[in-house]
Amino acid sequence: MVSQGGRCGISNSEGGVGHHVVLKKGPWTAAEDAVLLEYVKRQGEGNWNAVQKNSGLQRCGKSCRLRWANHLRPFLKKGPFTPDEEKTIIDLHSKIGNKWARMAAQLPGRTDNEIKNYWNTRLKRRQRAGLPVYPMDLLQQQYNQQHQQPPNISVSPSSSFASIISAAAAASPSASHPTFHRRLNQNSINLMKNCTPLDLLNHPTYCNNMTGTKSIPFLSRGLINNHPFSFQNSVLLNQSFSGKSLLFDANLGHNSSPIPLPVTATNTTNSFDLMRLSGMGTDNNELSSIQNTIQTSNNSGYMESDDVMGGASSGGDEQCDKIARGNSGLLGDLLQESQAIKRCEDSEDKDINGEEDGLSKDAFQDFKNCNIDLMSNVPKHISHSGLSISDRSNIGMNHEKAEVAEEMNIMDDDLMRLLDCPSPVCIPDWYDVGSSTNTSNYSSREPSNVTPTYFSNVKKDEDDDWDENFCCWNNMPRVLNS
DNA sequence: AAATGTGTCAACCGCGCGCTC
DNA sequence: CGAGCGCGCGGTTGACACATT
Repeated sequence: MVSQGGRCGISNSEGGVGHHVVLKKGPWTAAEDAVLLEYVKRQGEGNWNAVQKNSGLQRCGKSCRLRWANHLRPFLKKGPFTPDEEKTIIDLHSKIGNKWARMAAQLPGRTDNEIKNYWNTRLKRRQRAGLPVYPMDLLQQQYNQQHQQPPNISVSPSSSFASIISAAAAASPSASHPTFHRRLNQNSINLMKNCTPLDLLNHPTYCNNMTGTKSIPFLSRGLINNHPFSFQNSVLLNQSFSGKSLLFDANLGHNSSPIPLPVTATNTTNSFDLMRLSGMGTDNNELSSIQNTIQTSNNSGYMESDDVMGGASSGGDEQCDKIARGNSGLLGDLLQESQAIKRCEDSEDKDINGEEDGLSKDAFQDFKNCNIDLMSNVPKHISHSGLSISDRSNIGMNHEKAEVAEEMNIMDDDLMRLLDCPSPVCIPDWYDVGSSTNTSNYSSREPSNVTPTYFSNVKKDEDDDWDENFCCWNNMPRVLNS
């Protein structure tokens, strides 16, 4: 059980111990603890590599430090985290990410390891449940702090689009951006200009953390309709969220991506991974797993303004670089982004109306050509909307916004019928307020009566951790064996 | 009762940073 | 200036307990 002879980090000769000492690994015994305790009492903390030399303990310095820090040092708190501590952790994580040591510094008596374990467990559980990583009240609260006033979101009650976005918000903190609703229709157009279809379909906001569910958590139906790639792949998206799948049909003919691409519908796959796969991306940002799950909507066209990232738009790698730089997934970044978006809203509104935008015309033309190529591969029964290819390519580019929206709505309905997409988001039964008695059924059902207002609709989620009426994460039902 | 899945905890590992020589 | 070393951090893994089928 307890392995012997570990090299424990760099080498066995750490700390100048030249002779080969077989260092013990595995669980510590009480005797070893006592030796270490005694040693630290005499010598103090630090100089851990000297412990083995001076105390005879057959543990490497690293192991000693870890044991001391996590178990032996005084004033360590043991036992489960208190609600306050949990709240603090979540709040801190939203601000600083996986900086466990820094979090531990804010939580007296708690170790980074403890916090890390707690977070990973929590994350796993929430991902399984299809819940956002952060409670929505936290997102809103931080947004409000940034903007000094509550968001004023109003979406038509009749808008199916709104229902999708609202439901999607429950699954993705990216959607917490209060201007997201209004802008997504606009940005679906810009998105088409800025992203390859591959990126679009694999944008993490579309296929991020809904493992185990069969839905398109973030997909605008208008966007689907206006993106020729999505006809086939929306079906795929609808089917393949519980494991590996093929991204494209082999006959789809996107010549810039390896086809077929194996894709896992977990948090580990995102558009940036795929950009790298297809040679588009820049360096890896070394994202944490959690951060991968909460990609911002950056390549939803938000990054077009130079104002956002302070550079000139030139397409290609630089575009990707911009995207990647805004890819921390931290709330702070999301909020910064929202501010930047606010600043450049006016100029983008002009873009929608046909004025020059930040994207090079060549890049746009490339994408347009690509669309045409792909449309030729779309089965006729799918491209039934009556629009010509050029019509599709022109959608949103030079029309009035109202016309675009109307066209989207018409096509939305057609497409949703085609896709046989009964529900934008699957909601477990136990998720419902007042039906907490059923804690063992994860079967999906259609969301009832989606309310129009964005934040009110995600109320369930924003309180899910804290409101006693809702399902506290650590009171969630265990995931049943399949 | 056995098999399997999940959660929790503890420990290890690799990497990077800062210091010293 | 660069190599070696000590240390801390974050990611990952393994063991065990418990729950579920």
